[in-house]
Amino acid sequence: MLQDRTLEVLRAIVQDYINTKEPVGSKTLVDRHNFGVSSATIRNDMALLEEEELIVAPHTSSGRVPTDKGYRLFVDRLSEVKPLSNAERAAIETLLTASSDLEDTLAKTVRLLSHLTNQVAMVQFPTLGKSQVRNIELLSITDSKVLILLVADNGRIEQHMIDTPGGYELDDLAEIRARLNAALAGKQLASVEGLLATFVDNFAPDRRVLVSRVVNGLLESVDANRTEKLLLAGTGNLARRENDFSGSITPVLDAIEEQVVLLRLMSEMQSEQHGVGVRIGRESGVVGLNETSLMVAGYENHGAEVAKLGVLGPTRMDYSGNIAAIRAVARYLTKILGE
Amino acid sequence: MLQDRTLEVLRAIVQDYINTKEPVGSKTLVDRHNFGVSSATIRNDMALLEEEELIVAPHTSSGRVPTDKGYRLFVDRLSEVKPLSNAERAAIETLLTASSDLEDTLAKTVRLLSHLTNQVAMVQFPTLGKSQVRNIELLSITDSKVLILLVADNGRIEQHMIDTPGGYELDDLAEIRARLNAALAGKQLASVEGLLATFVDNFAPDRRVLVSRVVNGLLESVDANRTEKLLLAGTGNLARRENDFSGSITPVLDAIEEQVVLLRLMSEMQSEQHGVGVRIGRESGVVGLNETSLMVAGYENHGAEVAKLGVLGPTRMDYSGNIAAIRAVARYLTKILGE
DNA sequence: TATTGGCACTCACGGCCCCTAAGTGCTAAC
DNA sequence: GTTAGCACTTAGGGGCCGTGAGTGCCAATA
Repeated sequence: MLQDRTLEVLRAIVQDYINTKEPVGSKTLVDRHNFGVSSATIRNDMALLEEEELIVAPHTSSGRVPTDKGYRLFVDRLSEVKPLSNAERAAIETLLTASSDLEDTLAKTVRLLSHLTNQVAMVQFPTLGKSQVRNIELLSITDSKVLILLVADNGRIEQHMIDTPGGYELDDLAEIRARLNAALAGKQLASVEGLLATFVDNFAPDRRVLVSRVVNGLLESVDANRTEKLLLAGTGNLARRENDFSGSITPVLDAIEEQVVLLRLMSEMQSEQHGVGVRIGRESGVVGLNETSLMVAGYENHGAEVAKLGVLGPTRMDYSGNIAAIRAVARYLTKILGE
Repeated sequence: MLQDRTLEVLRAIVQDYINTKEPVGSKTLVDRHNFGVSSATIRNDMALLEEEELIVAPHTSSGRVPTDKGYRLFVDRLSEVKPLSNAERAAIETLLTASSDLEDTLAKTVRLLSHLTNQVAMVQFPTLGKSQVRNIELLSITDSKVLILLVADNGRIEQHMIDTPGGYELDDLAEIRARLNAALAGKQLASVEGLLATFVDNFAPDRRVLVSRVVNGLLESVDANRTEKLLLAGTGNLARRENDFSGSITPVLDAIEEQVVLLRLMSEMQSEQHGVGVRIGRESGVVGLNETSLMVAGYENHGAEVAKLGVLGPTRMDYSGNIAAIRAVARYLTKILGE
């Protein structure tokens, strides 16, 4: 097991590297921090850290740089995070105001988070989770088009248009709607598929084409609510920090556009340090994100965790500050959603 | 006025520069194209072009590069555009299939366009234009929340949640809904604001708080339909062509995120060459887009032009090929929307 | 008058050399 | 376990130079 001082050395290396972007050597290290020992001793410690693959030297005889594993240990040992400055606190309270429109609120949130962290910020729309069907509407749009509206109690409203080639009667629609609501109102979204399995059998055979189309459209809406949506902001920050990437940022931008991958990652991540989940470099398992770190926290809507928000940036990032910002924003969002 | 050959020289410079990314000189020019004259003559022509600010030399004694003005003249003189390859045609027909869901269709379109052009692709959601109110729904969500649904005949459905602090009666809602539909169904979206000016007066004083909230929510929906939405794809392509920018691509990414600016630009642009509007470099007047060109074409929904789609990329781009791609995609989108 | 060959001139760029600064590992002494 | 000292490594910067692509100008030509 590594000694205390050795771990302190790692911490110092990570901090200095984050600040200066220069590989950090034994001499500068003793200059900047006051360990009570000489640079030779630090060199020995660094040799140990290198053996453990926590740091590497980019080329023989220059300073060391943390590896993914090094960042990981650093983050796991973070005992306290930088508190936010008053200005940051104020920014959160001013910019993040309640709005009855969910999308507005989330859009504001993601922009705020990207400004606070100078990274790409992301916020997931509330997932279905344990949320329930509030009600279902069927609206007649044209002779052959019906709009299905699924209102969930997590604030999301899913709309889905279907075609009804054979036309339909308004009465039919009203009846289907009534029966759907009777069957589903108050039920969990996750259970909708099961509840509708035999729904179509309740109707006369000549209605079943229409009914099954409605049911399918509704299931797609539920599904859209399951495969979540993502709001992004601050992609320009990625280019601003381009030098932190060995190659081009193209693969990162591509990965971001492939929202499905990001969403899966975010969903998988568990909260670790201070309520924030962290994936460092290759830990994500996504090739395009090999040189980025992802940090997310959950936020709640009326008491139940519904989705996540977080930031994405180069592995060389201010973990401590970003954890603080993410946590604060997640809490504040939870608070105003609860109002 | 410039001679014919001089203009041919400009065209050749633009083409070679687009292909090679190298400033092009008089010698290489006569090698690659066969003008029947010597390099000295071409040099004289180039001096003229430089005088007209159509080309510049990045440094004394290297080849020339087109200016914005040079690209502009090149584009204006494009008599025919590269026809699409069969593979490209096939790609359009295969990837762009009809779906009754507008957003799906547009999402597919924008991805397709970005692949065809290797640039950032953009597609505007249908604007209100001359489109009309199909109907309006008011849905009771909770005791104090009402969802307003504005269905327009351009296929867009706008949803907007409002708070009704004092609560409301379902009967009130039904009445307001009925009167709204009576007043607005079939009317143009643009006229809604005027038509609702005195709407609230028809109600008893104790209902007016509720009614005016609904009216305001509805106006916001109309407005959301006016300030359009934009779908983007292929931002990674920007990083891939990063060398075409003098500095970082950060300002470009920032400008893209500021969708309002892009939307305004797109709306202002008129079709010029071959039905496609072009803004080159500083012509856009947006600082972040100084080194990019923007090309858009309109597409139609059931016969009326409703919105635009296009691409954004470095000024050094394949104008001819991109014009062809944009035009083809716009036409095809018009076609499948008409079905 | 437009075109051309010739010529002197200009620079960006790449290669080469060399030096310096920062860093390393090792060893022997404390 | 820590330290001082030492020999060794190397990225990066500066200076120097040759080359090649390109230019503008001018006098001769058709």
